[in-house]
Amino acid sequence: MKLTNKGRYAVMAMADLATNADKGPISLTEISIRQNISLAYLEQIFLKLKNNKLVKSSRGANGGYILEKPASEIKLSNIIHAVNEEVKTLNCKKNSKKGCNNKFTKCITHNLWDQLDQHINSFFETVKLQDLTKNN
Amino acid sequence: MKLTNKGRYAVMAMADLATNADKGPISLTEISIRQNISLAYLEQIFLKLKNNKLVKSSRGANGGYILEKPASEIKLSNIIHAVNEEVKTLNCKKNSKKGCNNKFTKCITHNLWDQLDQHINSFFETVKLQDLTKNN
DNA sequence: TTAATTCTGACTAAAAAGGTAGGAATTCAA
DNA sequence: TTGAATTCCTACCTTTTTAGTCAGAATTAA
Repeated sequence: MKLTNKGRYAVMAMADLATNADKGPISLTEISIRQNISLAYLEQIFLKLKNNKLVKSSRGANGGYILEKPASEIKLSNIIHAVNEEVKTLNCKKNSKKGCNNKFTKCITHNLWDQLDQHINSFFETVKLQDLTKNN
Repeated sequence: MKLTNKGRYAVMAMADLATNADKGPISLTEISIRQNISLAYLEQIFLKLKNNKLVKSSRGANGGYILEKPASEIKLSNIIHAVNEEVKTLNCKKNSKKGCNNKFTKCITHNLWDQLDQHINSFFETVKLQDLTKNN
């Protein structure tokens, strides 16, 4: 699980959309100002959010984005995964030379990181976008 | 919380020490071979582990490292913190221009990342080094 | 037609990750 | 007392990732 600004921005922007869901399409310019995130960067992020069917866009003047689904049906894990393709804590599988993924010497801590991944994911699986729009 | 190879290596090396605790000081050369981690990199890691009073060293031939405390008293969080000075998911406090830490517009997701930090930390607080030396 | 907007791809700068290199200091053992 | 094994320490290096910027095309409402 990668936890970077990009993921954070994505969640912030989605929370902004959810908060303003009643106002029709929200432009990235608005979000950029409200959340203090560069417009060009937001565009990149929303490309991915759109590809992952989390938002719908309308182009042209007065265009913008709206949530594709109700905020109650969007899990934070959906958002994080959308912008950070990679979701593993650990690259045991990738670096075969590192001696972790061979059958004989599975690294001592392999199970540990598996558990950690689950632990973190369970957090993002539990929290819904809607949960962010209430009491804050 | 940063979760990188360095932290993983540190945990692996400490688990190795714990497993071989009865054999007197363990040299980094041994650990390097067993865990397949570069010696020079281990040296850097152990410098920090030592500064954080997690291991004791003895220099010279037949020297090496031993755990400073019983494995049952070393939490994984101790190890991770030792090698990754920085432990925050989030840099709300650092980037003051990013508009998160001012009193008025605390960013929507601020509480969320605080909770996440706690969630992850609780994992590392719970697991002890000793837990890694059993069933794996 | 024009301004506002999304869409897209290429580029870049800075930071972090993941190391290497070289040598000094210490200590054991032959 | 010398040499090998080891920790200690600092500086450097390379690659990858992050966090953007830039330029411009496509679309659409007014």
